[in-house]
Amino acid sequence: MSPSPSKPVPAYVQIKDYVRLQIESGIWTSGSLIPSEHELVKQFGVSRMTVHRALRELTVDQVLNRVQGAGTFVTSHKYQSTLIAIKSISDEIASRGGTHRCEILILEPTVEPRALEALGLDAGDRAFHSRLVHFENDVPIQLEDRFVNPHLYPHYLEQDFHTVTPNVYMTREAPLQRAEYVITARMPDATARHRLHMDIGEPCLVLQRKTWAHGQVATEVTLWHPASRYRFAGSM
Amino acid sequence: MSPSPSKPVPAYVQIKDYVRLQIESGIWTSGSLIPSEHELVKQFGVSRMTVHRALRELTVDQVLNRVQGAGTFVTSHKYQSTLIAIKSISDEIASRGGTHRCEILILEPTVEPRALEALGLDAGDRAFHSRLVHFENDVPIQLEDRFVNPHLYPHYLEQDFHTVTPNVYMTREAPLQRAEYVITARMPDATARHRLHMDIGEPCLVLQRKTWAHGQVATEVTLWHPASRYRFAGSM
DNA sequence: CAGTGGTCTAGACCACTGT
DNA sequence: CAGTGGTCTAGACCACTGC
Repeated sequence: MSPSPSKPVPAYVQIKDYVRLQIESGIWTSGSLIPSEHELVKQFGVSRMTVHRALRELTVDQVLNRVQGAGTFVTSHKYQSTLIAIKSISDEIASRGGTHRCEILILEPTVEPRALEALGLDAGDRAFHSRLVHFENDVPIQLEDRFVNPHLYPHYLEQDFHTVTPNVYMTREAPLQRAEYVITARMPDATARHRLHMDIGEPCLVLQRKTWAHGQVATEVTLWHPASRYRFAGSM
Repeated sequence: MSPSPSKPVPAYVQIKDYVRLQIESGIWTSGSLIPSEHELVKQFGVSRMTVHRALRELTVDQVLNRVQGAGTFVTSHKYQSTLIAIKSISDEIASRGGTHRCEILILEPTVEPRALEALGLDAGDRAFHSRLVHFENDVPIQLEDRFVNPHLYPHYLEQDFHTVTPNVYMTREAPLQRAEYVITARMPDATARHRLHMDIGEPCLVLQRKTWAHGQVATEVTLWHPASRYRFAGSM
């Protein structure tokens, strides 16, 4: 039953497991005060740094809540909010063992007010606009419509996005600081529907993302996915 | 410019900030080897534990990648995968200052094979089934269709879900261990469309979640939201 | 082999909480 | 005030890597 008899479990991990077990088994209830670091030091026969590390990491994991001077408590709000993981399209296809291909529909400058506003640029300025379709094994699964800040990516229009996706290019060029995401369900317009080879009446799962770099809006992208061929999945 | 002159910044935080700055400014490039703990100890005049903590926390944050015996490297894949936060419906409405109301459509036992299979129960067993509509200021925004494992929640059918949502009740009753999530876009059937007061042709944003407790499937829930009135949002 | 990171100790000083 | 957690030190032993 134990094919790998090696791997000694670090003391701080054992303490973390112990704490988690006390909570899961209901011995330490939500919101209650747990033993102090000093008591756990005596109980486990380790130094305080070791106990402290275990409790600190459980605080990061939202399992415990520590108040200096008062004590350590079991977190009461659990699984109230939750996270869904979203990968980049090329990684995702690669991880499934599929072949990625990309078709470029638009790659040009634009003065659309909508683009300038999204990027926080002045009315007289210009932006870059690209529109691509990503295929997995020759089936379209994502329509990528993107506005790019030309002051951060002056050579954006000269890239060959057949070989490097805009996402990968942009993360290479400038360190991204922050991003905001919105997931919605929307009906595609006729041209988008044709590009994605969708039946009439089929909705799209849409991810819109705005990303900042160097304190400015770097890019705003809208990703359209056919509902029948795409989903966001995650676990925790 | 510094209204709160107090707050001494801990050394490990200063080191974390230093490392982040080196990376953001491009001095330490993606994938490159950074100075060893020993060198940073000399540079900052602190103990190795302090440097180690800084680097370990940056490893958790996916900023660094450490290999025992080799060294510490700048992580190359950044912002490749991303997280969307999803809150519980009652919290969400409350945080917007709205009023939550709940209408109970179904609350009964079921022997549907689909329910039993989802919960990992035997064919001769039974499950609980509930269907509710959640309103924000009297506008329907979520249709909650839920199967519940009766062995974990034997008193589920006796609850008053007007006052406590199933989500809150279940997290109170049993500590949840793990969850899997799928987000899709789907067209509602006619009854769901009527329940959510939706126009014909409008899609739904659907979240399906399966949750485990005590090593068993505790519940599987499908949440239908009118696309025009609901979205998932997050940032990082 | 020398150098790296992973873990751990036995102290220490401090800021903070509750009484 | 005694007790709590937050931080930090100056060592130590070990497992691992690359040469």
